Amino acid sequence: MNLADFVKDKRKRVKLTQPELAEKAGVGLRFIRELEQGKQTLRLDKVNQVLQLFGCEVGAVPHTTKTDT
Amino acid sequence: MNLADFVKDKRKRVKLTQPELAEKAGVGLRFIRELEQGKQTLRLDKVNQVLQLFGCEVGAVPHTTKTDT
DNA sequence: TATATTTGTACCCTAATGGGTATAAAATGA
DNA sequence: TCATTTTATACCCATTAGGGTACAAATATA
Repeated sequence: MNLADFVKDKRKRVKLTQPELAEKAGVGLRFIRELEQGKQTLRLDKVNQVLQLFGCEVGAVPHTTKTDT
Repeated sequence: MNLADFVKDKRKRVKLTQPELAEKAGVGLRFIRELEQGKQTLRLDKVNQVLQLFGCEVGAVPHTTKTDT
């Protein structure tokens, strides 16, 4: 699962809108939108601000292929 | 293991210097240095360029505490 | 259907990343 | 010890991320 879908899924599960998540994470609304849309040039610290709300952080994970579950 | 140490360890294992890793990853030498020193405001795409050399990519991992192995 | 909510895209602006490079410091080896 | 290699810090500069915002598009709901 890529970061974009991970965040979107987590957000939906806790029933938050993008503006609400942005507020809670302390980032801009635009950032949440770009994050959930898979923008590749985001800054690590901002991504971490969001992931922390879900008990996660950015780390190195095995490179997944398209055929992975 | 944080990203900084992860990269430094992987690099050492394959016996590369920072300039060599930078070259292979297609990023600047300064970026490798900041990455291995734990700079938090790096860009995701650049980090991924480096991680790919080690068969990894950036992803969400459970938030680790200081007492984790 | 119409209405309300949520999400996506485009704009301007400031601050800072990342590249290159030079030099100092530290680590490694003979 | 000294020489060599590797790593850390500082500088200038172009590019751009991210904030805020407005509006369009999409989705959900009655």
